[in-house]
Amino acid sequence: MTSSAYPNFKIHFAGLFRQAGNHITTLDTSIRIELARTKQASHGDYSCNLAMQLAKPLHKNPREIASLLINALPPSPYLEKIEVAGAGFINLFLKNSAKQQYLQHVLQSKTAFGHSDFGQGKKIQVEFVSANPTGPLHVGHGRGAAIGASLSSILAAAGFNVSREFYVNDAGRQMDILTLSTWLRYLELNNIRVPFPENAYQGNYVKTMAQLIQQAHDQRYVHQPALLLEDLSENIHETGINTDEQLDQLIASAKKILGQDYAYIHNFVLTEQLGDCRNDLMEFGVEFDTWFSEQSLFDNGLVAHTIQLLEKKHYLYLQDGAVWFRSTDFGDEKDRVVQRENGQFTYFASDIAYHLNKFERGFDQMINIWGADHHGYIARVKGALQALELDPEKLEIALVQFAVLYRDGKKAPMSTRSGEFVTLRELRQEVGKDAARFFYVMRKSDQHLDFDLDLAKSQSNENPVYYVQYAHARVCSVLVQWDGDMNNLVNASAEALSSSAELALLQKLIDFPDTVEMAAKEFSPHLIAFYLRELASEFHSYYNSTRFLVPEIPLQHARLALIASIREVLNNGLRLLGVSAPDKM
RNA sequence: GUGCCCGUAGCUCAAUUGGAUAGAGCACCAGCCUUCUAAGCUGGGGGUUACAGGUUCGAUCCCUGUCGGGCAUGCCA
Repeated sequence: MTSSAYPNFKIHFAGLFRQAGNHITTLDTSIRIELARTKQASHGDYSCNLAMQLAKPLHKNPREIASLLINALPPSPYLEKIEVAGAGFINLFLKNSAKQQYLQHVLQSKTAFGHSDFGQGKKIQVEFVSANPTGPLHVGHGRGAAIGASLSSILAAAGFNVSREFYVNDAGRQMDILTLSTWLRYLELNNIRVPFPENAYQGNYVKTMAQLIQQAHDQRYVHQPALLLEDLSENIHETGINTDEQLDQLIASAKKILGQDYAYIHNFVLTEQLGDCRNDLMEFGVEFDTWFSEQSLFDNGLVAHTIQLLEKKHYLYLQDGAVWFRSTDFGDEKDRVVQRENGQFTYFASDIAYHLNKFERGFDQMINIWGADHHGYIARVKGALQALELDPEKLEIALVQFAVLYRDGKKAPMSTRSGEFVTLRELRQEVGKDAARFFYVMRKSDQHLDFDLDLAKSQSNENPVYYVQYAHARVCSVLVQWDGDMNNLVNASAEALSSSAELALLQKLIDFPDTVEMAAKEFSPHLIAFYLRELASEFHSYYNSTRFLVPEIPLQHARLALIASIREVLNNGLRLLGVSAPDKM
């Protein structure tokens, strides 16, 4: 909520144009009246294209309509000049005083400046990361984490009631593979040689977990490993273990041999990985309101219930021993299995149950942030929603393209199974949290991201993170040397701010709430990153051209109020991105 | 093969979703520190928006086709 009554100029003028439009004709409700910021100063501050939209239905020249609209426009205390331009644009020029008085609004609103009630308190859920807890997060997860966290903050600032959620895949085969992998490493520690499957988890963290189990429980979980190999085919010693069937046999054997103890190890590795993941994300400035367990959907019968619902609605059929969902009824390219021949539910089945549960929790809107490799998955999930008579429009899938790391101008390798991948933790250690968070959201999320490690590390003008932070630190430094009472700035007259640079900066500050709103509307955190860089650029330029600590007090206070406002906006914007705003650099 | 996404300056990307003369940062060239932080600033060259059509007052954006790239096409998660 904005703390003062100062208007949003776009909304203010749009309201006036609606009145004017209704005065000259009956406005079709489908017409959206939009005020756009102009690109050139000669076009004023805002422009409206309503006249061009009306040209066709009214069968009149757009310039003529523009004149009619201007004549019918109610007076505004903020408007200096209004004129028709080009093909029929209506350009609006703000009074300098309107811009100057805005500073007080910024300084009074403080950290709330940029907030709006655009979202009207609607309940919105953002589900992101949701990585399998089977190993450390890697740099691909990092981008989803950064985008999800930033988007959540932006939505909250724009007036949504945001809930951040991590879906924990704690029920599937991958968890079994990790459990098996850990136990095998544990057996190795106890000097029992068993072949380690090539397609099991190879990473060192598995060995670490095995060591932890050994330290806590010594040989308690050794049991009878010889049994482990009994069921396997004879030739494994020649070819190694590398097929899915062999791995599944090993898992089955492990369950048989360990009995009750299997659950202990399963739970141990899950807790360990989840804790590590949570820790990692927290250090990255990413936190969740809810960690939702996939297993819980099975435990409370929701998966079975969901399948029954689909069955009742006749969207399921049996073929080749498996149960299929008719997703082709909803535009998917083929039907999908929900229950396998062996009786096990697929990941898709629990995912349908999960989304049903989300709807039951009453969110007005849900956003899933998925890796771009999941795009083929959208049709079947939305199809399932339709089958359950839920509104698929309420679910927005935001696809995030992968980040590719570059070092010395070359692609840095990363893979998930070999144990050789680049982890998020390593990335943070190498470039720092701030640079990582900023770089991840610098590009539109559905665009590939080339992550230049050398650039992110460089402490120079090439690095956009430092560029923005430096602007903040510079303002802090000036205000420290001024050493005055901030209240004097809040109440200072800004009349002395009349240079083109100063007026442009004022307009830039006015743009901030609109930018946050746009970023929320379009689910586009990158708009904040671009905005901050532009604001920092204008500030640096201003800093070099103008002295702030001048002897004339009214002028000094006006300029200090301006840069203090800039600092506020830099701070607020950086916080939305999870990047710190240092006082000194 | 089919489906989705993408193609903008030498490189990496924007462009308020159909608006006015398509903008930034790198890189390259030339300048600015005795004064609030040079992690900064000022100036310069750089484009048939992959290509060909179409829709309209107006197209980087929408439609069709061609070429090029990415991803997906499991009873995996």
